[in-house]
Amino acid sequence: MPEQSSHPRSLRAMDSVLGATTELLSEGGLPAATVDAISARSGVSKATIYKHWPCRTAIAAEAFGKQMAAAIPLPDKGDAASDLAEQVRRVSSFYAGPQGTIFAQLLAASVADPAASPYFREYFLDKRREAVAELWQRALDRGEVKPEISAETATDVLFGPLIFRLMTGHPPLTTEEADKISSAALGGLLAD
Amino acid sequence: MPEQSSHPRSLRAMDSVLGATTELLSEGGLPAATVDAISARSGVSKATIYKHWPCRTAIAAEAFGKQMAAAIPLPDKGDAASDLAEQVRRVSSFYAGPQGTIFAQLLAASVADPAASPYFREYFLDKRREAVAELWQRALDRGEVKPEISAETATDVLFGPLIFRLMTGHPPLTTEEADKISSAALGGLLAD
DNA sequence: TAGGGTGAACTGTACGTTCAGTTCACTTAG
DNA sequence: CTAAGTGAACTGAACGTACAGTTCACCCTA
Repeated sequence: MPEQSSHPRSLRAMDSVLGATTELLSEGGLPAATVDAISARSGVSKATIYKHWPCRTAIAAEAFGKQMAAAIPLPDKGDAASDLAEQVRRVSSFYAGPQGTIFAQLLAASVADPAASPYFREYFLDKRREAVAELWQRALDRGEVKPEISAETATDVLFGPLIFRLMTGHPPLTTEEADKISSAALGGLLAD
Repeated sequence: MPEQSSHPRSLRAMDSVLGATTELLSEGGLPAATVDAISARSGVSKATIYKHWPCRTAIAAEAFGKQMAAAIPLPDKGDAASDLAEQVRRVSSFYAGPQGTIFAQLLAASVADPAASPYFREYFLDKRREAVAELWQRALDRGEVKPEISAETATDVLFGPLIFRLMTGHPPLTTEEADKISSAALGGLLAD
């Protein structure tokens, strides 16, 4: 019976790892979240860390993913189209802030290191795609958006531009810029 | 008079480096284009390589940038709006092909290594933005696109979604997907 | 006493640097 | 027109560093 509540020590160690990683990320971005640094700050040995995560990037993805989920709750005001717009606004202001850099570094790392990409998907992309899919479906039901466009495509169109700016960093992604971009993108999705 | 045609050796060495890098990139992507490997294959010593490029990523960016520029000529059929659409199609099919992976790796590397980002800009982003800016201006003059949208924003909206898909790789970016995405994005830009 | 956890050492890879010695394009004297 | 010379550029091989990920003998706590 290895499952169930038989790992209290493990859990404490894991929490400590994630906490330390979160701190390091916010202090110096992904480059600062070295495995040795995480080990030192959390007081958990590297050997133990590698018992629970397959690679460095996975640790950072999990730690940062929890922050991000908390920072961007799914809006639910009842009005589908404006919920969608609000969600885009929340995400874009997240990207435009200091956390955006870390997100970009994490995305970059998951491209460079394919082993990490499932983790990145689990903690960022899938949840976000699901959330948008739900908003999209609601908007579709009300006939507020173009029915020939899939939720997948809509997600790409709404968030892709922001991420492009974020990754290239030139010109910088300010909140104002983010608003311009996302409203232009939204323009292609709303029903005529 | 040290200038003028006094550097034939340098040029030969540099060409050799770029050629070797291009080969390595196409064989094994960015991870294969190690500085040692480039040095070995080109016959140019690492010391010399580092006299001409600041870091590994810069070499790869330059080598790959030349390929990409050749692979995607700027369309000019006279019709502004369809030139714009054609350009998006060319770029997206480039991304959807085997070169897309390398592009993604390069973009990722330029995020992880800020020293390389000017190089990446020079060989990819700026040229592309300029090209689109020109097409956008032509389309604007004809009243075919929304005038309140800047060329910068338009570029983000058109190419960002493709790059987002490419980077996350899930779901995969096929040519069909790329077409759906880009036509949806274009929908927000054309004049009503 | 058994299943974690510890810590420290170790391997492997790749970046970027350094330097003594060599090669090459060009120049100037004979 | 040739031969010696000059300096900038390239070579080769070693080195230092950083960090990922692994291993193992030991310890501690439930």
